[in-house]
Amino acid sequence: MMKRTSIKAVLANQETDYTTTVKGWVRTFRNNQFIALNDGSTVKPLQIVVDLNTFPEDLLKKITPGAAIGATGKIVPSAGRGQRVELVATEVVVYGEADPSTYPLQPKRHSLEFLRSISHLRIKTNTFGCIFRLRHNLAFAIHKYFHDNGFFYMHTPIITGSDAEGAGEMFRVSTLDPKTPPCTENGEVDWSKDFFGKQTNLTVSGQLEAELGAMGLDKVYTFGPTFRAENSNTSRHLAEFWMIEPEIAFADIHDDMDLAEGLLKYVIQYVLDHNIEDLEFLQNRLIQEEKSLPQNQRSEMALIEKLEFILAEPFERITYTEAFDILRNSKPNKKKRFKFPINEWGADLQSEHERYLVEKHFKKPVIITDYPAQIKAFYMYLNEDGKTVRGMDILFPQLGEIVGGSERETRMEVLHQRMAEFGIPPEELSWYLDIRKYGSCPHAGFGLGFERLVQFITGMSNIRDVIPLPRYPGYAEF
RNA sequence: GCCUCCUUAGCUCAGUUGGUUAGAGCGCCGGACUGUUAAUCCGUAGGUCCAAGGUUCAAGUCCUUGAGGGGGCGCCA
Repeated sequence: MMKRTSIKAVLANQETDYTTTVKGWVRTFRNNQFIALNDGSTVKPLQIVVDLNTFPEDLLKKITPGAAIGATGKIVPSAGRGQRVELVATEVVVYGEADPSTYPLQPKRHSLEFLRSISHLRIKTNTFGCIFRLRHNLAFAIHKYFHDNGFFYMHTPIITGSDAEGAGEMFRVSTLDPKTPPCTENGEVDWSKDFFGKQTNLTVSGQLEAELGAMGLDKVYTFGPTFRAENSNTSRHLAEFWMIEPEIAFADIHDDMDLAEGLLKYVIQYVLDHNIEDLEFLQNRLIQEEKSLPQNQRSEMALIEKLEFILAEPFERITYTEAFDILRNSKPNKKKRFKFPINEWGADLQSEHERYLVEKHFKKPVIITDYPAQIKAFYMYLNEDGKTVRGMDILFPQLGEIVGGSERETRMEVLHQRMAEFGIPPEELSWYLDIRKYGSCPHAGFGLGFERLVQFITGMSNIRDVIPLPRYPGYAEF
């Protein structure tokens, strides 16, 4: 058989009247004559024309939605209207049939909830093809941005012996027999007999390890899976998700914000340049979906317009105290529309407050800095006022927090005091404290939730639809 | 973990104040047609109304409990 060409390449080629082979999966077979073939390389299908008189009937019967086929023939200008070129088949091979009486994907709109129940098959649909092509290109763009800016990709451990990362509940990793674990004299499980000779967990963050990297390589980033055993049941949380955590030496919180804003804008521009067809498909999908909603609940901007809007202006940068004042004097607060009224400085901002700032007040991404120390992690640099820390959160419309970062605390005595306040014994993190002891310098970093980024860019409302096989409380199928 | 809504055919959904034999579109199956764009047209089949219990002469419809799902909240990325 001839060398295979991707459908993306065939559609991009301006030439016609050449013979080639394509292979992919049948989307529809109309009129016993026109196959819409998709091979995953692009959302656009290639139309394969078969002459029903030259192909045997039992072969044509096997060409059903979902079947894997190959077709060889001449690429010609299409005689129909819906496409520029089409392939007139001289040879068709059926690699894998898809029994139409049981194949669950019909050529019609399915609900995302139904597709989630068949996650092993949903990747075959247009919508999920677009999402996962975008997901790939976003991951690639992130690596490219860091690489081009002198960062080194650092692989931090997935199994960690530290239980003081302070970012959430952890999954235990153990090879002990759960029925008869070895016990100590006082009847507790003897973890020293476990595989690693101690209790171990799946990582909740690579940040502390990335800080080590930055103290030698200057600029590093992690990009790996992260696990949190929180019982979080929302459209923005997964038990297994991917996180990007850069760490930069000789940098303060302003450098950190510049880096985060630069990265986000770069990757958005990247997919606008490389995935416009996928974005157009998803944009159209959203428009169709919103047609059933009342006017006031529809998006103000279409998907691509929204992405371009993010690029257009600098993100708004305000302190927690400024945000607090805006919220306290806001209409919804005065009219008691907030479920959690704003009246006391120091309380954490709720989702409704973040959404007000981003969607109503500033109408663009907002970076909030200098949070009250008691609501943020121990490793954030304590300001001179003794009350606030140099943490920063980037808030996006619809999603809320997409980035959380900070300038790190470098003063040994302050760090010890903060760890004591959080109840973290210094011996747990002696290696972390060592980097303050030997050649310490100002440094900063942040964590970017990859799926939240994919969610924002694809416009998908549930995070479970932007990772191929999601894991969340009560669910680890496939 | 909390609040709230939902669960009827393979899928998406109707189903009136509780009242004969539970419907539609799409899909499937059979047929017709053959330059179609989720093709079109004709016809057939397809149901433990999520589960268990209760109220009632009578329950898809009302009540209780449970399971699964959606949305919101909290924790966060």
